[in-house]
Amino acid sequence: MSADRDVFRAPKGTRDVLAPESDRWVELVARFADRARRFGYGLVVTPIFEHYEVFARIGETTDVVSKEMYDFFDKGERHLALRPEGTAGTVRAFVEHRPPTPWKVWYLAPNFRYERPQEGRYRQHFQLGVEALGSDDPQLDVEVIELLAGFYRDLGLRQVRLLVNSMGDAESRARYRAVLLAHWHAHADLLGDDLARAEANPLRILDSKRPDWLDMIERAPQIVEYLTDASAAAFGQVQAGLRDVGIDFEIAPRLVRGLDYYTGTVFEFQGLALAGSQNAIGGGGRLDGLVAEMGGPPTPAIGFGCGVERVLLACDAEGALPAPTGRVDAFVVDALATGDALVLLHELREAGIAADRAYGGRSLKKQWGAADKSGARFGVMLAPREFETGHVVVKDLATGEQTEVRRESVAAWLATRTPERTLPDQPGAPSR
RNA sequence: GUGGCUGUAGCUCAGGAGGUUAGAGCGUCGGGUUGUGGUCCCGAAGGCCGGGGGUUCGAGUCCCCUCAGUCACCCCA
Repeated sequence: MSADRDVFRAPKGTRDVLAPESDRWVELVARFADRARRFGYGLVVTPIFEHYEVFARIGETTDVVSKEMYDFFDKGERHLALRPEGTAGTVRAFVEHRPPTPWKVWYLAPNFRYERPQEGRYRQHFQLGVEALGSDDPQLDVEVIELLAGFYRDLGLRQVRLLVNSMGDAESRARYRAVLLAHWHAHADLLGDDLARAEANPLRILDSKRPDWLDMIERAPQIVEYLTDASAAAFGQVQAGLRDVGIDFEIAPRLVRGLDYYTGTVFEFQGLALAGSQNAIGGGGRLDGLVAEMGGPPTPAIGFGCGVERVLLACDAEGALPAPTGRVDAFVVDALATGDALVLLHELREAGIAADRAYGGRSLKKQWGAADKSGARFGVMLAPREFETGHVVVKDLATGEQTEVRRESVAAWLATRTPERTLPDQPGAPSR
């Protein structure tokens, strides 16, 4: 029954990422990390599992908590759960350590949700994200959105749409929930069994894609009309700020997001080149109440999560962020079969030059073939005739042009001809 | 979780209305060229046709179950 074929493979909804695909991951994370650094965010690393209650604060009526959580009891009878999203654990870390505010952090972490997988939706997926705690300044909202919008631009994504809305403060939401609930009750026949769901969380119905509900949802009251003066003013400042920094957006009155902790500004980026219904490539919003809910001092906050797999799918759809053609600068071809190739490789790599070789004493033809496939720009051959006079043969693999270079200056010769790499300041020190 | 579609070499796919030893291209490995890659030529390895059960003289092909992928919904990144 349980054939090995079924067991020795990645579990349902999970996948392996190998090169060259993983090269794109490295590049994507590097660009995000650089942008986060420029915006003043530091990396935070939190556990991959937490006490169940930490994630339960996301909201008991949310699908993420009520039916998608990977929870379990460990050998010490602790009720734990694999992280389903990035915010709760980050907020827990803030409450535990009380770092000075504003606390601005970014993360890269896998999330786990037990749901039916399809393309762009996995049981384990990775999110890049940020949280900024300690200020309710609308300009912080703008900064967070700007960071993510800039990241997409860094990747070369163009077909991206930004939707924004405001959930308002507690008073705004209380007023809105009442009228919204009344609206749902007026359509009880259409909602059927889902009326109970609507009563548990009236907002949840708003982002439904069911065609037969479209009309009912279209005519539902909109939260913008029930915002308090303060909430409306803050939302206005966010919109003004977005315009000031040149970010296009659309107001989406029915954008409510699936997690209960959102307050005030909420936003979502959609990849318009993505075909299916999994087109949300990043989203987030204000969570001014979550820190207090986890036992911390009342602390306003805002953040977002951005799905790595989906962003990469969006890149595929737009032809952005292509996989690199080669990951080394030079490929050493060894016709000597002494120990000299090993030493040359050592020198090149310590000089900051990415270099590779073939193994097992293969024929020169095979070695040159491997050099070609490596994508290296240069082949460096250790050959008897030239080596006798203290030289090696360097070949430009694109043009086929060959030159002799003195053995002791190969590293320097290559260093001046390979991009973004330099000789180390100190001999023997690794580059960067 | 609900419903639909799909499942043949590492990858992309062919296999007429069941019928002998299941094919191609690409990739991999080896050779033509033991001092030279990307072109060309030759050759080889690689499949319990996702898994299990059933119908049949006979199943890659038909039926059921199951696993996985995929699409829509629920929801989300």
